Amino acid sequence: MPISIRDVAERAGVSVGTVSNVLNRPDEVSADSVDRVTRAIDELGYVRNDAARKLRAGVSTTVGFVVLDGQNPFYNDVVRGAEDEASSHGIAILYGNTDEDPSREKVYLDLFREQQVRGLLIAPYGDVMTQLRRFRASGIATVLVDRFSADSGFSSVSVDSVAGGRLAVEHLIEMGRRRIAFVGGPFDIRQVTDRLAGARAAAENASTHVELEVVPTSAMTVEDGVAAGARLLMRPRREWPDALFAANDLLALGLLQSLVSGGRVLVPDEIALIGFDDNPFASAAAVPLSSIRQPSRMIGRTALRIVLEEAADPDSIPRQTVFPPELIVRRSTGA
Amino acid sequence: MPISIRDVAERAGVSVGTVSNVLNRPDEVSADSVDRVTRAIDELGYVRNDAARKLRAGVSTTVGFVVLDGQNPFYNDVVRGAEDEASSHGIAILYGNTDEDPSREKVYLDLFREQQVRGLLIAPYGDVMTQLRRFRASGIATVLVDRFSADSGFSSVSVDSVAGGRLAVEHLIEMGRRRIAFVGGPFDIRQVTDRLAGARAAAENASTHVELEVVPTSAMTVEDGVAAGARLLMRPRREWPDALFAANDLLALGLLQSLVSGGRVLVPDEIALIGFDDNPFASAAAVPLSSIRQPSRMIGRTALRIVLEEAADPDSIPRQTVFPPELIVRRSTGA
DNA sequence: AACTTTACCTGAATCGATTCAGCTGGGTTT
DNA sequence: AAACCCAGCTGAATCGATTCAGGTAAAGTT
Repeated sequence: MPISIRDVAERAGVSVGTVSNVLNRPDEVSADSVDRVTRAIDELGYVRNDAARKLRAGVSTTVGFVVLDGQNPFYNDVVRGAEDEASSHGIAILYGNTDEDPSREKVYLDLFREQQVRGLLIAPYGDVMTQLRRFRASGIATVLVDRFSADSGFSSVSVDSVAGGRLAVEHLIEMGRRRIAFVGGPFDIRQVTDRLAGARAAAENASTHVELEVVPTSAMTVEDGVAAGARLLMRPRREWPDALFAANDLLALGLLQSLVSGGRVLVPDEIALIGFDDNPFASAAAVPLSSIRQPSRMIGRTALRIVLEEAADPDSIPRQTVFPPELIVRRSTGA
Repeated sequence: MPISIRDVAERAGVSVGTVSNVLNRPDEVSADSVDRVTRAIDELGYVRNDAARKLRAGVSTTVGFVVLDGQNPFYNDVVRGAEDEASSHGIAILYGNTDEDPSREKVYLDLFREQQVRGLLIAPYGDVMTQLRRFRASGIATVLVDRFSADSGFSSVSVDSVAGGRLAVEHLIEMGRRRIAFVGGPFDIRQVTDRLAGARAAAENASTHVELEVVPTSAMTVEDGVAAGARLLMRPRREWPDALFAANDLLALGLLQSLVSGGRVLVPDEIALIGFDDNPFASAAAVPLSSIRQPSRMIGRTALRIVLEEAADPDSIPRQTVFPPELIVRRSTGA
């Protein structure tokens, strides 16, 4: 029932080899044949069987993207960037969201290896190095996204999270805040520790004394932010920090919700607030949110471009691409 | 270099047929063989070549999902729901975002047909019926998402948008509003016209006289909302509507931003505001947003489940699944 | 005129997993 | 003891696109 290259060949009155050539190197085929074949293809509504193609030629038209938090608009933007670039190359994205669950991560990696994807983009959560080495052994190009990893031997595209943390806290200090709390977690996520490290550096390098406290969360969702905010407000007032640096905007929006509920708006007068990611909703928040912008679309595009290049040239040398973060000042830090 | 079923067979000391049987119907193979084969697989790090499998057996382990607005958290949630369900079946999602561009829609549909996906989920934008019929001709199960279509002969999973529109406007009327503006567009998107139709019905059925005006937008993003809000505010004050029903939450958030900027907060006292989707950021907004909730995750899960069932049983009869929307009242309508 | 070159085309072999007809050897039935 | 059964296994044929050695005819060269 399905239409194969043989049907096209018959209809066009040529051999299957010629049809294949029309599809893959039309310049080596006479104009007349190209014509007849393309017409036959149209008439029959033929599309190549990608499985057969992949099997024989070993070329794949998909790239896998494993993301650790599908909820987070930041990753959605990264995926969008990648997808955008991919579609212009006729490549589709196999999307896998792991929700920070190492076992799901493993399932997807196996699935994508079965698929023999052309390349793999991954925002890793657990320890995936063993698995990733298998990808390399299978000759599948792999690029780490949102995670710098000079030692791993893989290319990566990320943002300098340490610098981002520093920017955020420097800004808070500049706005006159001295008792700063970093809100985020868990601490086995690299981005969290990096952002905190940047924050610490800024606090220590400040010309005045700055206290930096850590308020841990078990995840980085709006709900966790709400909860953390509620916890902070339960303290006696004089023990409140005068500024919060949230490890991402979801947390920040949650915090904000706690800090403006019940009619009293504590932000920014009593407590300044800054997030990370500059997600599209940060500017539409109750109090427009200051944040550290990551060029998310660009990260996705770049990662995809690199993975395709590496797939084309197996001897390429892994490279680390790091984008600078950017401070976006809005009302929540007292602008 | 890559490890094939033949290598596994050799290592385990059995034939390739037996290895295949271990993989696909282990109960027909002696325990001893199962053991030796699984051990060999582990040792070699073997994964099936999905291309060969697909070619011969015609089974696919991917489902395509074409979405018209990757920016919109609603669709992200739907995808997440589908993905969640998929991963429990060992199936991966091929993700395509069309950004409401019919030509990209076509590209993805061709790509997915080449891939011989097990099934297709699509939130359609343009007129895709011709293309979709090709999918059916190729025996690929197809489910429309977020679009009811009794006539098309395809299954669908959606929310009753008309009822949603009615709920929204009934609520506004109940809160004492009489000059309501519907903000949304473009009007070739079915959801928009349905929501408006519901709004009209509610206005006409009201016991008092209710004016319903339409403020068209060219898309449904936060930016369009901001622009529409600014346009409204430029009118002389007595021509302002006293309530806005935005066709989705992105628009509503944009409107809100216009209506609370410059220090004066017009919502809800002067102007009530309700959105649609109840996206996760609606509750974290400047003024927590009333909205019409769609069970987005559930829509995704259900759509995936249906498409798999239909893929398994080609004679199944198309069915329309319609979820009811739910009114979520928050501060923006004066609660 | 005999040759080489060029431009195109053909069709069989190939990729790796699945499938299925057929084989084997031990157990059961009569 | 002959006939039959059955669980378990084997290995060749198969899916459809690609590739490439080889073929053909027309054009070009000497």
